[in-house]
Amino acid sequence: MPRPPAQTDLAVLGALSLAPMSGYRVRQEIVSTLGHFWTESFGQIYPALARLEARGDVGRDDAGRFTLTPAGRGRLRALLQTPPEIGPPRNGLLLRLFFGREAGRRTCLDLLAETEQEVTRRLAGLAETRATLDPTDPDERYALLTLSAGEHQGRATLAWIAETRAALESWPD
Amino acid sequence: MPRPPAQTDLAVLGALSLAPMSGYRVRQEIVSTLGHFWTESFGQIYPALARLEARGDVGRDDAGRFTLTPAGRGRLRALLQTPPEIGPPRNGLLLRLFFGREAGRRTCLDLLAETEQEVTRRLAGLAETRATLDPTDPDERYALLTLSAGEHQGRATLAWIAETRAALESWPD
DNA sequence: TGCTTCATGTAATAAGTTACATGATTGC
DNA sequence: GCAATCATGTAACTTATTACATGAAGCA
Repeated sequence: MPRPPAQTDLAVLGALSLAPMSGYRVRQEIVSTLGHFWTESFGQIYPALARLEARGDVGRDDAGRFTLTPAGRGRLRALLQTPPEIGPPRNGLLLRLFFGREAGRRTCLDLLAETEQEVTRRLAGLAETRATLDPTDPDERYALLTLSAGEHQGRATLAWIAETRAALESWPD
Repeated sequence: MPRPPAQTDLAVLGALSLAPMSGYRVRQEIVSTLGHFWTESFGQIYPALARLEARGDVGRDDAGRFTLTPAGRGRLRALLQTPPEIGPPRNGLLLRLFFGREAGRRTCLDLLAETEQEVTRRLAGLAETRATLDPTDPDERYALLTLSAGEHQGRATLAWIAETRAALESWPD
């Protein structure tokens, strides 16, 4: 029998640890703050909920919303201690830049400009989310730590872009 | 008919733009320097080569090695100008940290420590690869730019870890 | 009443890894 | 001669997305 995708279970159980909610809301919860660094689609969430309910990790309350059972909370805690699964790296920008000689300097600079815009947009999104969070709420303090990670990454990318642009422009063609 | 995965074609054509080589070597080429931010498996490479050969983008030389045809070079240049496909974000560390309240401070600190080790290893790998490259070679200059991106990202992650560790330790439990 | 959002689910499709099968070459 | 590496390919399996089908609830 196929082993269930543990990280999807983690995300679903985690969402339900905040409050009982429908599958639809689980998705919304994941999309909102968590969406900056994690996604789940309906095609994952509903089968996961069905699986978890069969296992006894989630139940239903009077209103029909999914709830986290004591067993589910235990499983969530166990999953939180497992090492993150690292996916194979796939960075489309760097793939293109690697063959930059073939593309020409102009194309590389264009790619960097597009990326810069996108990262800037992403940073703005993070700032917007940050503004909605309360630094004194014990739950939201952890969310702020994850936002901070995104901000560090984004700023590092911008710094690298500036450096790379300068390098490209200084080379003879 | 299913549209061929463009980024795999890009990686394969790019490898062949460096020199004619076997499919096996294409993989090795991708694994070595490019491997820090891109991967392809045999299950992708051989079908891609067959497809590209049928299209006339790659041919064979006397020794049976795959070569880039003029048409293939044109297609490579076209692909290099396409915007990178951005995959959905999936950061297992941040997913866990987000629900850190449930996990407890101790578990979060452990996760950070593991990540720190891994990033440090990754930075060492980048430095090792950097040492093998010649900054004056026009092809390898582009490879150095991509390595630099990895170094920026890695250092940013380490800085965020230090900051996050300090924050976690300052909180009341 | 009719429009939008909420809600649940499934089927088709896509993308990619792993493991296996098979054989040629090369170095010792 | 034998082991390791080079080389090509395929089949099974995972994982995940997208699109679709369906209908209830809220509100204008």
